[in-house]
Amino acid sequence: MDEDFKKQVYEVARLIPKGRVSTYGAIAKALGYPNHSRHVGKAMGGCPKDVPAHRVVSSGGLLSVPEFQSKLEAEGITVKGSRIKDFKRIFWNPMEELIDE
DNA sequence: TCTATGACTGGAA
DNA sequence: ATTCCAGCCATAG
Repeated sequence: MDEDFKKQVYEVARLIPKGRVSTYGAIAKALGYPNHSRHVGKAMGGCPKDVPAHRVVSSGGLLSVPEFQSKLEAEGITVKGSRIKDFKRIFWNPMEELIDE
């Protein structure tokens, strides 16, 4: 994984609005690596503190790190057993911010 | 609705 | 070369 890739992951993650969430797959796809969702997670593992890793979950609103549940709830997101309630409504699509041509 | 299972991906160790 | 990984999807039961 290139440093640029990580950097871009952090950049996108920081863009996630409070009270919204995104997914590893969506971010990976937005960066041009549709199948590198794992690398996003890997990058998040060593992300700086200013990156809200808790707003990045696995597909379908599943928390990869259950510890983040409390953080999400603190932002107004309802979580039921590692599952985000109304995930489809609060899902934030990074493609909307990274409109590439 | 849920849990397996398998194929896929590409970088790091 | 092999294994591991904070994933994703399709399919089967």
